[in-house]
Amino acid sequence: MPLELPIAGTAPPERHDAARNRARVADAAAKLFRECDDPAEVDMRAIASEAGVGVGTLYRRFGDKTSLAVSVLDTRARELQEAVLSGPAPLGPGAPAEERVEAFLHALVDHTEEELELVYAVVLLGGFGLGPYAAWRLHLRVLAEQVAPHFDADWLAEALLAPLHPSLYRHQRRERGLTTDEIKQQLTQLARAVYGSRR
Amino acid sequence: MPLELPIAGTAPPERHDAARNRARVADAAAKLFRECDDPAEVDMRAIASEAGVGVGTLYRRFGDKTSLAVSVLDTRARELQEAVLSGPAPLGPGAPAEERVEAFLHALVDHTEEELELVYAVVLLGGFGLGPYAAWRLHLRVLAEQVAPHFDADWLAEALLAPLHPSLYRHQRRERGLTTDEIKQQLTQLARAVYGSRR
DNA sequence: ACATAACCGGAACGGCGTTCCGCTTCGGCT
DNA sequence: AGCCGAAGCGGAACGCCGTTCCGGTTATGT
Repeated sequence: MPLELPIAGTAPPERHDAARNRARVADAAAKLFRECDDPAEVDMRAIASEAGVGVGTLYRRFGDKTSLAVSVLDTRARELQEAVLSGPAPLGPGAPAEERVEAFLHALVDHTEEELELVYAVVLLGGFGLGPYAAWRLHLRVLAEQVAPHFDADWLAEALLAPLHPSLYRHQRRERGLTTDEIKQQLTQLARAVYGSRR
Repeated sequence: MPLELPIAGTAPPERHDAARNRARVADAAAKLFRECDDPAEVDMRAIASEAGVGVGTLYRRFGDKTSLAVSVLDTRARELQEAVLSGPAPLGPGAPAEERVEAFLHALVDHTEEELELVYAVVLLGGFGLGPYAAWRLHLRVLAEQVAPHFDADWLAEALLAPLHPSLYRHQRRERGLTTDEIKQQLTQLARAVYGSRR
């Protein structure tokens, strides 16, 4: 009779080789999603062979293709999330809401710029509302409430986030050639118009 | 030796049965795209059998699945396009640009409401920049230039259009329960904030 | 060293978009 | 009315891809 310690809600830890494979798969997926314009072109067999494992391993660790992409992006977005929740002002708490909005939008532009392909993959595979987008929308919603009470906070949060949708962002950056600074400036101007329009 | 009149750029007209089949396919596609939340669940065989034709016919007339969806949506959007180009003010020409912006955004909300599933299908299959979206962006761009010269007109046009992205619109309407009037009001308020913010 | 459970690879499955080709139908001409 | 070439047609077949499954393998605690 094996001695078990079934601590409620504590899953048994991964075996070491399993953890190593999970990391290999995550790296391979990140690499391949970045290399392709369209995440549909990245197939699971290619990720598996890049990682040096079988396809079964991908599914055992990540469930499905969408979750894999979300998981990879989550890793890259964690830094930003922590900065927002507990980092130095104005991105973190402590600054006036107006300044936090602008700092957050700028940080989001930088993040989108760096991780464009991954963000694109996640949005194309699973739509909005997935991965870090949910947290960002919530954050903006709270700030919007303070900064523009004459708007529906939820709607406004989405409206301010929408220009960062990867397909729009891509179009502005690549086809139209706007710089990240120009995009930041447009976003700031839009935000200021909003909270300068109390009626 | 057959007598030919090769008028440059004039394709020979469709045979009558071909035209009838094209209409059947378009109707069947419209019906099935409307019934499903996810256009990926509508497969070409189902459209063909609903239309009473073989799959080959779908491809001969429409090229591929994305083009089929675009073609169907284009038909429904033509009315709006004509109203904008040559209908009565303020939607059509003749009214001050500010009024035209608001009339256009309201009309677009109504259109999105009516054709949500088709719009969703087109965007999911082919992204932005397809079908009527291109025309709408151009129209808004021209108006934005006049109404808010302190913004990048192209960027602003996309930013104002973005909240009508079907996945955002859906979320606001279905999950959050906003009415179309409330959405129109938010959009109007955003537009007014923009052109009330000349600096 | 052994027992057991977790883990692994990759063949197999099912579904989908798309292509292909032998047959059918249309429609202008005599 | 009958003929004939071209346009059109249906649906089997193809290739790709996400996902599942299972017989063999490896790590880990005793």
